[in-house]
Amino acid sequence: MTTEEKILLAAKKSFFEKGYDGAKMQDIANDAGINKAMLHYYFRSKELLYEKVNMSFAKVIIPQINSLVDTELNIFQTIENFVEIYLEFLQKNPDLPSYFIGEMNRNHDMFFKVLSENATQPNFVAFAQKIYSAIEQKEIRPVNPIQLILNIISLCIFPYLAAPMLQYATQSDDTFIGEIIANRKKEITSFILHSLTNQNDVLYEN
Amino acid sequence: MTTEEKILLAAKKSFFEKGYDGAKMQDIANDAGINKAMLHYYFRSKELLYEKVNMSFAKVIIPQINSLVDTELNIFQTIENFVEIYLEFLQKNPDLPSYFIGEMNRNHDMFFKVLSENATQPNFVAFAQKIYSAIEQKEIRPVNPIQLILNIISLCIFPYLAAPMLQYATQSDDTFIGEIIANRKKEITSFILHSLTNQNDVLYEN
DNA sequence: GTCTATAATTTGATAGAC
DNA sequence: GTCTATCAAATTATAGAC
Repeated sequence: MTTEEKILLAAKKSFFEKGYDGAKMQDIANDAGINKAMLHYYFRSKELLYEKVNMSFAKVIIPQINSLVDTELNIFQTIENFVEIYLEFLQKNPDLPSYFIGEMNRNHDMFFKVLSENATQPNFVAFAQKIYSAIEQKEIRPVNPIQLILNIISLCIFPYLAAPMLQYATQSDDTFIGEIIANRKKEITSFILHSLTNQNDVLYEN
Repeated sequence: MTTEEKILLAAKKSFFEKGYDGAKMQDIANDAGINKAMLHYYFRSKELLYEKVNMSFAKVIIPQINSLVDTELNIFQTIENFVEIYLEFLQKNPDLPSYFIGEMNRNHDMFFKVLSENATQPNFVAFAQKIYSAIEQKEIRPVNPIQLILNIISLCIFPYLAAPMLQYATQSDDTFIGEIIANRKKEITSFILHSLTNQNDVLYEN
């Protein structure tokens, strides 16, 4: 592994754990097993190092998300596929959501600068259109496509954000939380499809 | 307004915007319209000030959440009530979720120390039991109560966490995002109740 | 209680030898 | 490329006058 790779790996670890403000160059250097001066030799400043780290996954994630809506599948298979791939990705990167949300809300400008320069826009148009036509053909009940997509993503991501609170609230150990997350794929898919295929009016009050 | 109150207000603003690491004592002092030395006179250190700020809402929030499950209502009214009050609270405190999630994942120890010392545990037992009995009486389809509660909370909170990303992804202005959030109560309630009252088997694959 | 001035420490960044 | 030594700025915290 080259020095540059060692730095990027250590930097990602620090930024993910502590955020931009909390991460310290000295810690990154120690963790990479090299000297602090080397960080500046390779990346010039903390800010540029931060941008490089964010670039490294911005380029990977957005295209992955955009490719999730395979046009050959019907609406039900599309949703199941989306949830499955999304959750698989999250299980491999469980600390990504809280980093993403945290940095997006705190270091707004720096974060979106990298995103707009290095990644294609997330594109949900194909997904929304598939939802539209499924409604037209009465395969699912009428819903606002954007709200539905938001629902699906909420259900997938939120447990990873709330894991520490979930553990605190249920006063349980890691295994219990792990179990909840492991059952999440089935739960979410079932939850969504039950909702979409119920054409009845279910609002009990206004 | 006393000096102490002015400090707490300014501190909350800074911590909410920047997090513990990003917030600076000088900014807090400026924002409160007083001198930096006063912060230490009243709260001794940044860490203690941080704890006081967190205490001030930890004492308020958790009891509110615990009181949401009114025992007189049936399962459908309970859920609608829960979503309504929860969303009303979030609309009044739209920056609370990202602060909460960010600090919980970054300054884990400091954060939960305050929570355990100053707030009662969030208690979802009453809610879970109401879900159980609704299943027994076949008012709703069989679900895991914890998963359902997690679903409900996910749907309520996540849009507030993802608002900047939502704006970026849809390339829209504030009004559009505001509209989505405004329609959220109806959407979430409808989404959940449609799912729960659909007793059919809807899983299309395994 | 409130302020100015200053100490003490942390931290990002650079200079220069090897 | 890599290191040690050091600088300059930022930041938390305190001392002491009023």
